[in-house]
Amino acid sequence: MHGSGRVKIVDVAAAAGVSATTVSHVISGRRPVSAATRARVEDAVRRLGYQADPSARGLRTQRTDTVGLVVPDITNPFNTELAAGIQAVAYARGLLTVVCEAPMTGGPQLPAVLGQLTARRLDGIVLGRFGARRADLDLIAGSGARLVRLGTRIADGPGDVVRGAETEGMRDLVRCLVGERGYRRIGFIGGEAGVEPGGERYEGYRQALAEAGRAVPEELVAWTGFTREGGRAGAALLLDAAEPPDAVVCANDLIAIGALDVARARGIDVPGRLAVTGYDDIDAASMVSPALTTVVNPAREIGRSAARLLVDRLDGDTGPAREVVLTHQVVRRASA
Amino acid sequence: MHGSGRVKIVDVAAAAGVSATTVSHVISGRRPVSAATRARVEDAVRRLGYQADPSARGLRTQRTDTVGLVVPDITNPFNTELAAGIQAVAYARGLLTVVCEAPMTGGPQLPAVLGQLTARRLDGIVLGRFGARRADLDLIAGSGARLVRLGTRIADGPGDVVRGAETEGMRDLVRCLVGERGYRRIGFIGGEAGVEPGGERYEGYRQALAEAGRAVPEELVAWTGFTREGGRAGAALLLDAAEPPDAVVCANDLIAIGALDVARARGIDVPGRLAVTGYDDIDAASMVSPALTTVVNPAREIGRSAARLLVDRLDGDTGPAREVVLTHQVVRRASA
DNA sequence: TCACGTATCCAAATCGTTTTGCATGACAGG
DNA sequence: CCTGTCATGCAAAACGATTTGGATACGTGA
Repeated sequence: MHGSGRVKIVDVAAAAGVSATTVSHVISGRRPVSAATRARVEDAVRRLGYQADPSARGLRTQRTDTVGLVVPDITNPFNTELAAGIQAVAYARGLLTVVCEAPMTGGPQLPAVLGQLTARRLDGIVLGRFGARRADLDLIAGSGARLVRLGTRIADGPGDVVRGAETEGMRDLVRCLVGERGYRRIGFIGGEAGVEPGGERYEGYRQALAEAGRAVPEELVAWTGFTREGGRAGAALLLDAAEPPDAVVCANDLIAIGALDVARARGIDVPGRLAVTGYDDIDAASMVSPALTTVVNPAREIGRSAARLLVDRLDGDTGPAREVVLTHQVVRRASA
Repeated sequence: MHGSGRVKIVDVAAAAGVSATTVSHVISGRRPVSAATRARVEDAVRRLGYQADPSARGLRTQRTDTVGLVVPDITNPFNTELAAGIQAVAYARGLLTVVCEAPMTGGPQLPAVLGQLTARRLDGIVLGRFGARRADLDLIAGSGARLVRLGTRIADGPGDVVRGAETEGMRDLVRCLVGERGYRRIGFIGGEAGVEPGGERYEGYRQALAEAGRAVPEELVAWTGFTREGGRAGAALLLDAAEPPDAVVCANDLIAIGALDVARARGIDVPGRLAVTGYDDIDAASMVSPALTTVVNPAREIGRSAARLLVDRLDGDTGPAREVVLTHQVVRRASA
């Protein structure tokens, strides 16, 4: 047991009988070092358990080897999977990942959290699915951090983009309901108004109805929040309508689970009297009963892609902004 | 829009007509500064949007204002809630939180992850529920980081401890099964052998049986893993026993959900022919059907407590090691 | 007037790396 | 033997903040 965190590069240099410069070169490989010296240095590093001080290194190199992920709700399993995907790729590159929550309501808001993060001089930031303002994006870009946005369009601002084929996914799902299943009155429960991917998914819902020559039943559309609680509120609203729906399309799985809560509480049979569908296919989607018909959104893969974009940029890629679109897939289960 | 991240303390000093020293003193408050100068400096900071470089500051102060949480499974909702609790307290103190996953099997193992974290010179580390070796704990303590361990005993090593009353919680739960419900053959599915809180919970199960004058039915005890998949494997094992159980007590909710999967697949009525119970009361516990009878483990509060301990230590508390024990509560739902 | 505190502010040293420009020695070609 | 090229390693200057020991000016009391 040595002094642990206390050994510095000059100690290693002394132990190996060389200068600190040489130790640095051995470690970074930026200049050639003879095999014999290299071996002595590497041995000394191992023996003393040397680990470079990240503050000192960061001060000199102007990099922190740290990337951040900002999401509106850290307990949403979609975001958790996302984080896991990012972390896997980042860790392999020696990057540390910090996940921050910037709740849509209550708690520190997005600009405040971004301020904290830019103050930290992160090398890169993945911005989760928000209704982010242009000023927020410019703040990140201006801080020098590479930016990857999730679930929006490339034209909306600086940085690269990763997104699922949200509109197409929802369209395919609603097509099933309209076509083979023959549901007549199909309602929609979105998340917070104006927050992606609510808009994209609503658009898919609208398109599928339009294809069948139907209009959106405005009185059966509710915008609440991307949570189980939001789903409860939205479902209550829709079911109290003068002419209630026989199917409810939800903007994500949590909302759908909330809708199921309401159906059960009111003794409404699902899918007999009411169909319910979700989006994302989080783990819980297959746990609830009836199991949710939903659309697979490959959260982990989205995270991996985002991290890869970030890593490429950090490795010097200065090409034009890129947009990665991941495929979707409808999963039919018992709820519709 | 200024150069953003680029403005440094001497720029602020110049703008305010003082020295960098004075700016530092205004910001830290470590030495008195006249009201007039303070106002000029604060104004300059605001106008230029100055944010101190964390690397430079860290190099000088030897602190990173960063704390870490290490968990075996980042997608387990218990751990997510934990992270949220820690982050809330840490954020309020200006500390950044990094959450790292060190899978029990596959992926980077605990010592490797801890190596990465100690290399980062974190100010504090919360170690999730692992079967951590003494050497791992000493590594953390030796790195200078404050340590808070979760779900173990204070005597097991350095650092403070936060834990739920695991043994008591499980004992109360199993008492219900034995007593009012009158289940005869009660099995147990644990997580990975030797990993807390599996042992504590098993102990509660054993005690409740002992109180009733019963021995543990060894052939109905399985140790798998704290996941849904682990639950499936364990349940299959128990149900294939010569004399199968009429109740299965699971070491956490994910395991219980896996057990429910098996019961459904085999057409076994729950709770009619088989009772299933969990532990932790994660969100999903009330989503599945039948809803899980389980024990509330206040994950978020555990996180908050852990972070508070850490913050106290960082603020100079050098008292003896502390142990915080949080209460439990049995929740009766449909599955038993 | 002198000695001495007090209130303000500043200059310079320091934290532990990385990086750049040189110095040295060896070696090859003429 | 002389001269240019490599290969190798070192010294010193950053990086941007914090902290310590003074310096300066102004009262205050004797």
